[in-house]
Amino acid sequence: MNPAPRRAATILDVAAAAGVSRQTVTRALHEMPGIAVATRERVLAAAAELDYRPSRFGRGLVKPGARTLGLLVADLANPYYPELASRVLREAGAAGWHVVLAEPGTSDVVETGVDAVLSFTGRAFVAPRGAPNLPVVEVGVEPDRADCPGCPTSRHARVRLDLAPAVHAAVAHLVAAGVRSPVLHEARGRSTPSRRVGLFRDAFAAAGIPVRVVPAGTATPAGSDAVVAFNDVGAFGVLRELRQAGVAVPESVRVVGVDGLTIGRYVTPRPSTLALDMAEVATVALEQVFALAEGRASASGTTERCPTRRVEHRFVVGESG
Amino acid sequence: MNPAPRRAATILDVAAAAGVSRQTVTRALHEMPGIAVATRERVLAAAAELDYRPSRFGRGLVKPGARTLGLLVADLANPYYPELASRVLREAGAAGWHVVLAEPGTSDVVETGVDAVLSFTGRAFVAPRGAPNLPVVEVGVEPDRADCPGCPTSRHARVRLDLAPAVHAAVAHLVAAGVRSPVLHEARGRSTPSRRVGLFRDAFAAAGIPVRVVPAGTATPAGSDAVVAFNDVGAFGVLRELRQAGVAVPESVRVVGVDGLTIGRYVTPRPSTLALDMAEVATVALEQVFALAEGRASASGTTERCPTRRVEHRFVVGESG
DNA sequence: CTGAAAGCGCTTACAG
DNA sequence: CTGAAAGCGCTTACAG
Repeated sequence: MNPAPRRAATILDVAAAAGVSRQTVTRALHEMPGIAVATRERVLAAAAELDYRPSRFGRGLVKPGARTLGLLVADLANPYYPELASRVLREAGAAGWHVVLAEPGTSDVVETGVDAVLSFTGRAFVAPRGAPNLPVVEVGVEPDRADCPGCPTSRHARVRLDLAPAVHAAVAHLVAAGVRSPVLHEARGRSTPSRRVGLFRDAFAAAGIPVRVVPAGTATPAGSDAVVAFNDVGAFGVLRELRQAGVAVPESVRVVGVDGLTIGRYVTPRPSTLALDMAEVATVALEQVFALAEGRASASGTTERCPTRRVEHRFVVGESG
Repeated sequence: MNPAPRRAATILDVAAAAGVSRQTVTRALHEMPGIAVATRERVLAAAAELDYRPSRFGRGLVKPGARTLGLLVADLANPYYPELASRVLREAGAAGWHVVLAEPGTSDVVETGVDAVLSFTGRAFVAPRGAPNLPVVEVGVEPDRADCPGCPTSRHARVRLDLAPAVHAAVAHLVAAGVRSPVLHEARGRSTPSRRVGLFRDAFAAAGIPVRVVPAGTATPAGSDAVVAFNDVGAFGVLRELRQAGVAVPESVRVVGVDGLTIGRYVTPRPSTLALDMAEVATVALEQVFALAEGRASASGTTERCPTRRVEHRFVVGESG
């Protein structure tokens, strides 16, 4: 019936249609006092008729609203990211922030406007044009970089996930259990060795034990007595492969993952893992975000360049290791 | 050093600090042509000094930007929702929409401004004050309600997830396999029977087989020969319980879940399930969203009230059933 | 290469 | 109970 309108109705259109002024429309819409019932109904009817929807921009310009956080995660298909996102959502929501979630491909998100970015992608965040001084917090396992490319152009902080203590605990455990021929999984398609593989190799080397490094997904070589998967989902896959091959875990081969996924409790045997306290990560990361957004350089109140906080993984023995 | 500013710097503050006009600031920020290099540098320096961050509201008012979808999910801890959210994110992103993700507690999200809501929460969405005509699409397994409370106050559509065909296939399979004493799990804390339990009960009744209904989490009663869990995560838990009790699956007890979670491939034995094609759900739901947001009542172009589209579950036999 | 003006859609005091 | 005015922060033509 109605021809498609050339542009969306504004408050002025509603006012005209109802024969009132714009602020009377505001009153009707927000159920404010001091408006005749008949007037309100007329305005509401006009709004419905015109399919009027308030512009969040017009409103936002004039009313202080929630801040918006852009949360960038590498891959929602890996339960690691939803577990983290869930914590971030709750904590950010409690602090009055909205969360726009995106995977890297869609990360023009920030261009169109968020008040801060929390990046969980494993790759360096590149501050977009047109968003100078955008607060950015990056979370990752890489060591602190002396040169921080993000720092010159934006307010920047880090959360470093420190695998080292858990790696040492895990290797000590495996060696004590008799492991002498471990296999390490490297992320597929990586050219340079990842930090986690380096840490494991060094820890085994310190015990006089050489390691084999293979891409994740590779069948476990004969003669191996332990597999350190790249992450928990990788460990789940290794366990399935070994089960199908009829290899006893942990008797013949021990398996260790990384992440500490909640869903791991349903996998048999329950994998040993380098677990991360997701709630702690969320808390620490958001403290950095809030501090940066408020104009403080870091949660500690100091104005150091690229403040970095650490969260440690913790080795948890399951049934597989 | 810098005292905390009483209010955030605006483009006018930057202009004043750099000794230029506001549109010169815009030029510098957006790297537009027709500005002296020296001027640009001066402006950029002033912006950095004042920690200037453009207002997304000011900008949004004047430039057409991405639309924002509010995606409401019941519980990110259940992998079902991340799997769905992941699809929605990608498809919405490809269509130029941002996605604000929230769990129900935080759902004042919509108040502050989204252009549409996609609700996956299992409970009826209540349109907020101050957001008349907000397009809302609800996805759920409940049957169509003749009275749709959302419809009078907002543009509204549905996606109904239809369990019936898969339930019939599953029950036929179980009965053929010899099941005569099945247990159905009901969601905990529910007062009224859920649709899925009703469907299973009726299908078993049609085969002359009575069922027991117990709350999810209840230990499997002795004498049972099948458990229909409330969802896949529930089925994972049942499998773990049975394994610990030394019950053979599927020989002694068969187990069926609902959802078709990807992560199920790592659970032993891999559970039979009423699987949902998440990509299809996302596609169909977003078609409804886009249609409503554009002012059409439904994707089909008709202006029917509360248009509803269906997506069917599909029974997938795993190792547990 | 730079600036004065207009306008995006809304809400908040302030009058009447 | 209702309206005229001002202003939120930005960008886009248009002058010069």
